[in-house]
Amino acid sequence: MVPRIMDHPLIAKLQRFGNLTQDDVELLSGLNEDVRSFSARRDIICEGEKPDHVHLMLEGWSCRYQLLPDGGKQITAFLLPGDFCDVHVTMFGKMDHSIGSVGAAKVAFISRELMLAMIERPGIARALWWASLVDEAVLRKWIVNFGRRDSFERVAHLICELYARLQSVGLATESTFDLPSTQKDLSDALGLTPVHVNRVLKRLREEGMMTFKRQQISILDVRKLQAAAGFDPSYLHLAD
Amino acid sequence: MVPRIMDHPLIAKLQRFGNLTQDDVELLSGLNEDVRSFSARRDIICEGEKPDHVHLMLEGWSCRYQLLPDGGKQITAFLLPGDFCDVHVTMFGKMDHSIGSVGAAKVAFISRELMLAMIERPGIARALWWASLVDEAVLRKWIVNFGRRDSFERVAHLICELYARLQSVGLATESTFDLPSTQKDLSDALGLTPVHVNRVLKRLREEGMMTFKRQQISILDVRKLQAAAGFDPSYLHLAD
DNA sequence: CGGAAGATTGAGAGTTCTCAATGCCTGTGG
DNA sequence: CCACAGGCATTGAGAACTCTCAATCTTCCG
Repeated sequence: MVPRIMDHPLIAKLQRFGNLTQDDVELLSGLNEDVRSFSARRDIICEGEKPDHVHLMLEGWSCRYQLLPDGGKQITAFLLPGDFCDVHVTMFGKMDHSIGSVGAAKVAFISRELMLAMIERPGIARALWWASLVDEAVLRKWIVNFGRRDSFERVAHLICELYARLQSVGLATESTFDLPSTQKDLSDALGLTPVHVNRVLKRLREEGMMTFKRQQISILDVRKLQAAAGFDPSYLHLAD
Repeated sequence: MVPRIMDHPLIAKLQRFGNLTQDDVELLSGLNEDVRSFSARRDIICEGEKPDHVHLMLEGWSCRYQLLPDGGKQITAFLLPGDFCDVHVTMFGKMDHSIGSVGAAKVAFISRELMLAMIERPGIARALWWASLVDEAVLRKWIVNFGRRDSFERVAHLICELYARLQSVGLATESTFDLPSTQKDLSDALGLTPVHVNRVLKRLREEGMMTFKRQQISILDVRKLQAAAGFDPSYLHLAD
């Protein structure tokens, strides 16, 4: 039951950013050669490791994170299906942060050889570069959120961002999406405490912007939520 | 009085990251064709602009920043001599943030044609990729600072980072460096108020880690400062 | 010498954190 | 099918950190 190659989340994404040739698509069919499953909350790769492959998210979420000596944890990115986890090891050789699954996840392990072959193709290289620039834009936006928005706006902005990104890969309906992360995970991404995240979520609920039960978020009023967050999706460069 | 081409801050940097051929260096000699000077606190390029060139810092500092509707400002990066300001416009076409000079600065305007020619050279492309990955690592570290370090650690970490980066381009002595930014600039980069930055700087002084007068910082006890900041320079990938 | 911008200090307010208790859901074993 | 344990979510109260507002001081520069 191998899904059609064009349904592959990476290929769908690359198609949007660069024009792939038939040859490119053929090369990319090697992507599924080594797919591994992770249960929730497992390390996919740790700081300091020197892998000879890179990781590509196929299903589920993972997060990029760094641990602090005092036991603190800061998540610096959520990685969704179609996202590469660590293209930079191709260059640096060594991980300077860790990556772990959030909920259950399927990850493609891509050999260094295939990676280098991909970079050789102008269409693929261009799309990968695009994706890496988007990652950078997202990091900048996170910094703006941390520096200049209060906890309420910050939580709302993260919800908006995840919603937009999930929609772009077909993983959100008109008004709902699955959120495999706990409130602790959210707090580690937002630089808040789990207690405070909980209070903010309550307020978002009370103000009629969204609800959630189990691991499903329902957006009740997108406009209001986006306005509260100061969210403008253009930084994600989804529609260019 | 054109300085020798090998003293060019970008070329020095690229030499460290990739091996440049003689042809590469020749191509890069076109870098100084259009150099412009900015006085302090000028916009070099604004959000929404679609320039047909990219900017490279030659002297002085600039900063990447975003403005918020409420008048807030968040600096997301300090750009030092040898740093590119906006390679991403080559891909995105449009600026999704602004860049302004901090103190007086000299900036090279590089045509799209030269930029594309540079990217064609494997050695240069590799070095540019390296630099962009370092930029990303710095952004991640900033997020960790915002999310999980208090104001004291955060200020100390920024000082450590700037000190290390300035040393790597020969702009810091054994224990001092010039800081063209005001405390307001620092506060916009740190997500704090100028008042609070001032208090933290006072404490850093009182604890014997550093002093400053005019626009010069003196590091009195690097070890102590780095320990207070939780600073580990490896993320800057300066020595690989 | 005067004016403007930046730096410094004080006092009180607001946001977020810490600590601690309670409630809820889920999976497991009897 | 029920009881129970463990993890997560929720709530409360007080503490800590950072902000706001406002005044004063210093430096720079015409």
